[in-house]
Amino acid sequence: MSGQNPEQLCDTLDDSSHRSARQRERDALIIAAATAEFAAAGFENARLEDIAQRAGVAKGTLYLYYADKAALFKAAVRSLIQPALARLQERVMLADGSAVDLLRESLRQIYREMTTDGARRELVRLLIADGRRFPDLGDFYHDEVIAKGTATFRMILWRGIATGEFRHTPAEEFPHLLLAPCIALSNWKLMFGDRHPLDVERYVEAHLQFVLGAIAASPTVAAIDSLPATSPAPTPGSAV
Amino acid sequence: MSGQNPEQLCDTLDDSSHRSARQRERDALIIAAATAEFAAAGFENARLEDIAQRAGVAKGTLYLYYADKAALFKAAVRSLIQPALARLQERVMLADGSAVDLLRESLRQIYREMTTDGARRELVRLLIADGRRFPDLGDFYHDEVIAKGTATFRMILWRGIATGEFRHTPAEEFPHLLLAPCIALSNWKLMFGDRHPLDVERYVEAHLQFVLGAIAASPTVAAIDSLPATSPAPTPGSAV
DNA sequence: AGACAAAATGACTTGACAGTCATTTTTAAC
DNA sequence: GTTAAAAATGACTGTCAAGTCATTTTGTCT
Repeated sequence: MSGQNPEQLCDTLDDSSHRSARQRERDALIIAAATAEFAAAGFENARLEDIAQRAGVAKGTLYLYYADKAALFKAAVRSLIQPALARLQERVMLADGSAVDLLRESLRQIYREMTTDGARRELVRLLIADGRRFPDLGDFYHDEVIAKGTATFRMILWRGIATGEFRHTPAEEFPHLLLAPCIALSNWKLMFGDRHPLDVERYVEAHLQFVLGAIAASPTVAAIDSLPATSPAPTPGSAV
Repeated sequence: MSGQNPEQLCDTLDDSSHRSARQRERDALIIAAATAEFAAAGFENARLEDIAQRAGVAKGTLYLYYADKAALFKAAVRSLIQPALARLQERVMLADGSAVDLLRESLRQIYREMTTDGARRELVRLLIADGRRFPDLGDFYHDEVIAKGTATFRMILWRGIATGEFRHTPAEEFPHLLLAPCIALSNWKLMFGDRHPLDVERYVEAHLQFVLGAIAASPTVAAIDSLPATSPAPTPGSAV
């Protein structure tokens, strides 16, 4: 009860400073293998034997690098979270075009990242499925991705308000509202895979047009570069 | 490979028609206990012994009602999905007020259901976490909740367009856009629990105002009954 | 090359839990 | 009240995977 839990303080066993090149190389292999297996099977169903085999290493070797399965899981998930937002933030910082274009491109980039890397796409599943067991991973994700992403989109909004492109909306307080359709699509994919296809191209454009309609200062701004043919009365059920 | 998988065809062992009152009663107890345990621990970590104990029944008894753990899981999840949308659909069918009010109340009701029942709130977690292992559950959820919900909100939109309250927007094709902030909040709760609090009251009202701003025919419609004090330039970081 | 240390291995131990089934208890029928 | 069938029980078995550690392999220094 009193005192500290040493497992919490030290996930990796060695201080990573004094390590041979071979060791750092193997660590990378192990993390890559663990990432793949955990993403494919989740925490419970992933087998350390499989991870070891995929990394080209014996099971016992894993324990030279990580204290136990949980430590390996945390390290693997952290490695997925780490580099998530770098490019987006950079782009927004040194953007010079219109805020409308900036917002469009930022959202499109998020969709792009969502649909490319397989393991990255499974990150959210891991955080939801096993998040209660590893709350510090959720906190890390919050600080590294959510908080920074929220701040970034708020900056885009302010820029657009300054240039007269956007009006004041509740999205200033909750930029989540701009990003929610991305999250909804992510959930759709996680729940249904490809069993209930959705026209992602159209969905993305619909999202952009909808959001711009909600925040644009004048209706005309939102209309530029919208869907080639946005049927005013679509066939019912076409989106399901 | 050829032939059929009998386990898939028959989840419950008995045809539920010829059953004593005592048996139906016990079945209900078992499902309730299973629901609670699965919601609390997920499929892998839930222990049949605990479910049995919670239901006041021996472990072996479970196997008189369900073929195995997977069958019990499916039955439990289905029982959560089943009654989800009844009230919402009913209300929309016999609504007579303005479409704006109808949309507002419908969304508020979804938030209300999200925040009341504990097991129901965990449903999405189960579907995401263990969905790949039980795709038929995901399909069932899609047909019973998503498809019907989508259709219902599309009806609300059309009603509003007919009365001149709403304009044509991409939300007609993808009503998901209206609901996405609900899903985003759900994910927030699933990932962070109460570790990163969000002012849900304000969030809900922000959502309503934002969405109405996106679809209202004239700006004035959206403004009615909005937040008491929607600060145009909120303190940065106030929403995290 | 030899000798010592560090790293890696994988057969083994351990614990946990899904599923079984011989036995006991309950219900219903006469 | 007796008896037969149905329902319920929980000790037991088999399996599977996390974690250990005595042994082997690899690397380094003289």
